[in-house]
Order: sequence, then structure tokens, then C-alpha cells
Amino acid sequence: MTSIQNDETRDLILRAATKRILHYGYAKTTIAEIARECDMSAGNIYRFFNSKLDIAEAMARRYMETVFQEYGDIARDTSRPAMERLHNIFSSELHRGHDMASRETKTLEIARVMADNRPHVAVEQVAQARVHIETILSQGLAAGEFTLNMPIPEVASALQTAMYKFLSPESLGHTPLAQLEEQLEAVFKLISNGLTCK
Amino acid sequence: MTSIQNDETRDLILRAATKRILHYGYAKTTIAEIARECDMSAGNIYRFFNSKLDIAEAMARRYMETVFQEYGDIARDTSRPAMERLHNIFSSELHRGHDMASRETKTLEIARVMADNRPHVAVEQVAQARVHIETILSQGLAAGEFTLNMPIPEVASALQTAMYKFLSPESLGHTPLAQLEEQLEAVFKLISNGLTCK
DNA sequence: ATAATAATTATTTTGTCAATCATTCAGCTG
DNA sequence: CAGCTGAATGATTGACAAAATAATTATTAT
Repeated sequence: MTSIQNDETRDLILRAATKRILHYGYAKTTIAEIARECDMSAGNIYRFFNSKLDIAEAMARRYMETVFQEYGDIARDTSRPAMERLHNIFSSELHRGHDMASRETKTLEIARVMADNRPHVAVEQVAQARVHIETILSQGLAAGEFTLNMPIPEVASALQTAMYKFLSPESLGHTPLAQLEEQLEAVFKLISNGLTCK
Repeated sequence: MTSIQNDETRDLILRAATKRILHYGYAKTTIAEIARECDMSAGNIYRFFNSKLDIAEAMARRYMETVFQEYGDIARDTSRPAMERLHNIFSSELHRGHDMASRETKTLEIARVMADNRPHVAVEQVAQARVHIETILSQGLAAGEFTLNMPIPEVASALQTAMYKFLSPESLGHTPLAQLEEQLEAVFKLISNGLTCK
């Protein structure tokens, strides 16, 4: 079983794993390689992680933390209009997704591995993103910027559903960024009209 | 090369192919089997279709024709409100997609084969569906039912983008129908508000 | 000209072996 | 004992060839 103490070693392993997995991919990276990079034995890794999948999951969570940090910053910056900040979140989601799909980093493989073996993780991440969207919505509502005819959680969820295309690996892989950007603008315009009208 | 005449034989082949492919899947049905079902030789199939893929494409197109017939009927039925008919189209798209994904028919495999080998077909189909959406939109606009702040083609396209989740095989396969129905309602409510507000 | 049969080419499957790898664990070390 | 190692295990994978299957093309016959 994984021990509780020694957080620094966990971090060391995670950094080494991230380095190699982003470069060579999840399947092509072996526990032995990660261990070598940390100057320890392969067996010792298992004192800190229960499985290779757990390492990947921790990696993914750590990365998403930075993303949610960014969303939190946006949600906190009440100096900008709520609508603009909503747009900011979805737009940055699209660009991050596109970077992942196009760049040589093997992020897409990890996404697939997670979707196949840890499906609840994606659900959690979406829920976490929704929290920030709800925050911005309620700010916009309080500021008189929005007129909602549905409860905030439903609106936030519907927004995410409508923006699904911009984080689906399929469309990210097959549609050029410029076109996706146009489509994002169009959908956003459509919806923002519905949010603001009296 | 494929000959032009003898449309009945083409139909015979297509029906036989459809029967077997829906039952056993695309990969598992052979040209020889289709030929046997038609009481002809395998080689002879090639007088009517250039390849097995062409048979699948013809199958898919024929099926989509019936779908577009339905859309045409909906678009023509001006007795119902335009908004209701828009909803009708997307809802029926969702249910058809879900049937494909859940039922034992191997429709999903065909969709994948088409996406991989004939990507332009899906693009065409989406464009064809958009025509009907545009028709309904312009009817709703003429009837004073809608207030659009974008050109009709852009609105139609944005609608399709926002509804992308309900025809993506991934979400159809992983999300229960009831939940997708709820999400469809929510997105539609959000957008319809934007279309109708003054 | 049209269709069946035969030939060819491409792809898939199968079987085998070795190698690799995730994971476990008995035991070393300090 | 806490913290680790290195060897063992069992499952998976990759390479490779041979055989089989299936798509496509060429030839022949009516």
C-alpha cells in the first residue's frame, strides 16, 4: 500500500513521469524509466503510487489545477464584464484543447487513457469548471448584466453542453482552429443574446 | 468501370448489402456474401460499384435521404410554430443517434468507416440538414416569431454547432438518453430565448 | 455487350517465440 | 522498524512467417 508521508518524493516522481510521458507518451513510458530518472528502483515507485494509471491521473489533475487556477482568476476579476469573462473561459478552453491536439506533446493520448480507465475524472473536471461559470453568471446577474429565465446551475450546464464541440478531441483534431474560432464566436453571440435580453 | 445502366441490379445489390451489413457489420460482410445473396458472382458486383466502400457510402446516402425527407416534411409543415419544428428536428436527431448507438445494428461502425474513409460525406450531410434549418428560421422570421441579430445561415450553423454533442458518437455512447434529453431541453431553452427576445 | 470464372493482389488471421513491462514481495540496510 | 532494492511473476506485446481470407482485376464464354 502507498504510504502517506514523504510528499517530496511523490512530487519528484510526478515531475519525472510528466517529463517522459509528455515526450514519449503514456504507453511508451515505463515505470523503470521513471524510476531511473528519480535514481530509485521501479519497485519503490509503488510505495508512492498504486499503479501507473494513478500516476497519469495525478498528472492530469495537477495540470487541471493550473487551469482552474486561471478560471478562478477570471471569475475573481470583477472589473471586467461578466459576459467578456465567460467568453474568455470558453475561448481559452478551445485554444488549450487545440494546442493539445496539434502539438507533439502526447496530451491527447493521456486524455484517451483517462477517458477509458478513469471516466469519473473528466466528469469531475467538468463539474469543477462549472463552479467558476456559475460564479460569473451570478455576478453578471447581480450586476444586472444578465436576465436569466433558468436557475444558474442549469444555465451553466447548458452553456457547457453547447460548447461541447470545442473540447471534443474529434472536432479539435479534424477542424482547423480558425474555423472553430468562428463557430465559437457564432454560438457565443447566439447565446449571449439569450442571456442579456429583457 | 462501373456501367451506368441497370439501376435495378444496383438496387438489388444495395438491399442485399444493407441487410447483411446492418446485421453483421461492415468488416464482417464480404463482397462474396453480398453476391451470393444476389445470385451473382463476386466479380460482377464491381460492374455496379467501384469498391466495397462505395457500397457503404451509397447505403449511408440512401438512409440519410429518408432522414432529409422527414426534415423536409417538418420544414414544409408551416401550421406548427417554427420554434417547435426546430426543436423537433434536433430532438429527432438525438433519438436517431441514440438508437444507432444502442441498438445491435452496426450503424455506428458504418459511421466510423465513413468518417475515416469518406470524410466529405458527413460534411455534405450536415450542410444538407442546415438547408432545412435555414428554411424554418426564415419562416419563423417572416412570421415575426424570431428576432435574429445575425444572418440566417450563421444562426443555422451556430445552432448545429451548439447541438453537436447530441450527434457525437462519444457522448451518445457514454451518456444515458434521459440525461441527453434534459441537456437538449436546457440548451434549446437557452438558445430559443436568444432567438425570440426583442 | 454482359456476365461468370479464374487469377491476382492486398489484407487479416494465426501461431509462435522472445522480449518487455507492470506489479509484487522477500529480504537487505541503516 | 522505516525506506528501499533487486529478483521473481504473470500478463501483455511485438516481431515474424505462413496460411487463409477477401477485395479487386483479368480472362473467358455466351
